[in-house]
Amino acid sequence: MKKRVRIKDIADRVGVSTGTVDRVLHNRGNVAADVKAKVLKAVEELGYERNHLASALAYNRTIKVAVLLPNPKMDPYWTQTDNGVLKAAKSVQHYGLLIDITYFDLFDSNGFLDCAKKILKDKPAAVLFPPIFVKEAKWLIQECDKLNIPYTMINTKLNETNYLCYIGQDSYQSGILGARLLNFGLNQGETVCILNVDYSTKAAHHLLEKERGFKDYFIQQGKNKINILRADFESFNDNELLKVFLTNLLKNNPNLHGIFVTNSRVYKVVDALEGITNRSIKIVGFDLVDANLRYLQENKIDFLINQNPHDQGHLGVMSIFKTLILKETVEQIQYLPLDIVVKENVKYYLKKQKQQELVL
Amino acid sequence: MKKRVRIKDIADRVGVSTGTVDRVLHNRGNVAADVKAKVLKAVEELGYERNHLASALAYNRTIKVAVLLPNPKMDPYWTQTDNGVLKAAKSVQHYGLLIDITYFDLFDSNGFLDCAKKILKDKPAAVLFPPIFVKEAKWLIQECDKLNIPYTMINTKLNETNYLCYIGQDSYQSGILGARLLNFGLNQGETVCILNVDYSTKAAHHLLEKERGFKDYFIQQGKNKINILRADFESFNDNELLKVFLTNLLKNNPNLHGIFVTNSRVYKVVDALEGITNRSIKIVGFDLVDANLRYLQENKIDFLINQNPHDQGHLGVMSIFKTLILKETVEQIQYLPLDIVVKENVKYYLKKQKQQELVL
DNA sequence: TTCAATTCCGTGTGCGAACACACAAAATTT
DNA sequence: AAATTTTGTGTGTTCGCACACGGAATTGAA
Repeated sequence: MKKRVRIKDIADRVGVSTGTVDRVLHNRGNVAADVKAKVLKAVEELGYERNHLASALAYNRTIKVAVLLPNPKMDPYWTQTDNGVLKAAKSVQHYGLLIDITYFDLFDSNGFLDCAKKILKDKPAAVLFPPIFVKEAKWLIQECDKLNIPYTMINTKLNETNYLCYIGQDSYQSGILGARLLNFGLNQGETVCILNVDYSTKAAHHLLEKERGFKDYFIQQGKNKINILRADFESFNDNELLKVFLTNLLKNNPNLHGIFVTNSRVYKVVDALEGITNRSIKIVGFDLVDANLRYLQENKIDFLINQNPHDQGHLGVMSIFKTLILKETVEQIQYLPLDIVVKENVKYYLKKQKQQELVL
Repeated sequence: MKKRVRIKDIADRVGVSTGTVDRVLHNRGNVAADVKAKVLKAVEELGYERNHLASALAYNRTIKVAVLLPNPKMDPYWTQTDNGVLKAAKSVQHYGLLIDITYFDLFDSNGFLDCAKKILKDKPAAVLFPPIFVKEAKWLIQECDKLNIPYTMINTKLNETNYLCYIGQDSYQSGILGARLLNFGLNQGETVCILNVDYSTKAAHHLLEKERGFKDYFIQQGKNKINILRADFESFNDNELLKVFLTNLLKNNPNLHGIFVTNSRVYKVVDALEGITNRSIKIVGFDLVDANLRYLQENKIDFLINQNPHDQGHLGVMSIFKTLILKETVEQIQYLPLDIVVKENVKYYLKKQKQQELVL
């Protein structure tokens, strides 16, 4: 029922012009202190809220935002992030946000650096990127700080930076969750293994965090119930080597009945397990990539933890939108849900990736 | 880089005025067939997309939308839906949508009917409601059809109606999921029970659907592995009676190690189990209401399936927004994710309820 | 032929806010 | 005290679109 309050209403109430109110609202200065106070009081009393539509319309310029992403053609995981960014880009375009995506090579840190340099030349109003290459990311962060460009990071959390916000997972907690899921399906005296299938696990902070969470869970549960094992495997593109590795692992641990793979390469493990044992082994891993989905359907993977890459992209853009356009403050750390995905509910999460739309 | 295409650009290209283009775009008639064709061609060629901001601003009238909800004070579940509706209401208010919420008594079908009559007098442009009382809901639907008012339904799916859209869960699938989760934690030869804690289970379509899904899962798994039991318990406010009921259930089924409660009253079952047995029983239920959350924290409930009431409210409003303002077509059936919630990931879903914001 | 009813189309105004500009009064400088 | 700058305020235009209004062209009936 109550009518919208406009700038004009404030102006009338105080007895000044809309221009003055505008100056107060935008902190443009050149307003007498007492007038400013009166205007602010009226704003409060009338409960004025900026009409973002009219605001964006009148503002009439486009703000450029640079987004740096791994080339989605190289990795299905990043395709989802890309989609999220694109969707968000579309929904904010009328508000004057121009999202400019630059793709870099997921395995080439110099390529990332080149891209970073290039986008900075454009003087974007904000930057969004996943700090996959720590050293290079830190350089970019430093430059942004210098140029006073706000930046949002997704996917990987870097400490000790004053980013606008981080959107992604809580790795430690996802380790706990993995443990929880396996524990539910295992019996006393059985053994689980947390397995990193990646290069240089030691350097990957988030993998170590997952491991820490995983172990902590079992420690809290009482030590003697389930035995924990850890293992790294680096040359994950060599299927035969992985087979040998797993065969030995199984032989040395006859009670091994659960494996937690700390990233999306869990399908490689399932691949390799094929044919080398008929022991029942519960498998938990990450990410809804095609290969994993297939094994989930075949009941060869029990649980997948969804890292919500789509939402990372989407919310990443939205955080910038909220800051720049809506002038709201956003939460600095936004942990996304750790979705537990099984064969029986996977379709909803896949659908979400395609059609979900967020609003204001 | 490419500039936005405006109505004026189309007009210039075709050689008519903006008014004519406007008439074509809005199907207002009074445009010569050949001119109309040329305009449409230009729209296509230039890739015109309506600027919703400017459009909403110029439209300059408010469209009233009626929302019917159970009184959130009576039920924490509906508080979440209410929040979702309120949030959505706020985000679309500038677009000229006025969301008018009317609360009815969750246990009073006549009250619902009265509310329904009242809102119809206001001639809303659209209606949103959960068809909890089937007979009364069908009357409302009929009236809406007569008056040509689009309606969106949430939470409970009614067949054979031409609603704008339904947003809620797939009950059958949630039954399957419940079975899946229990199955993962049980061993061969053990028994599970699906337990309806509600009045008149026979009449509640969605509870029967859950039951069907639950049973179908175990049938598919091979019959002899897990034994399935079913039970109804109606007078759920009598804790003592429930204790007796469960004591008998346990006595008669010494292998019972899993219970699936088909709604949010799972906490009552946990309550009653307290002290009458020390057998390990895995519990799966629905909904993130406080009582359930407490038991989840204490490991007395193993899994909760989240019905996403918040999103039901939010997306319900957004479906109407998209239809009325953006003039997009929405999917008729929108099943929300069946979130699997455990102690270790619950906080993300609770947070989501409070802060999540969707955009366009 | 004349006049009214259509049909077709252009013009003008306003939505709410942002910002450029104009110009007064006050505060400085010369 | 005059000249200049600074400060404070109002006015006008614009963004892209919706819609009211009214003019011109066309048609049909008297």
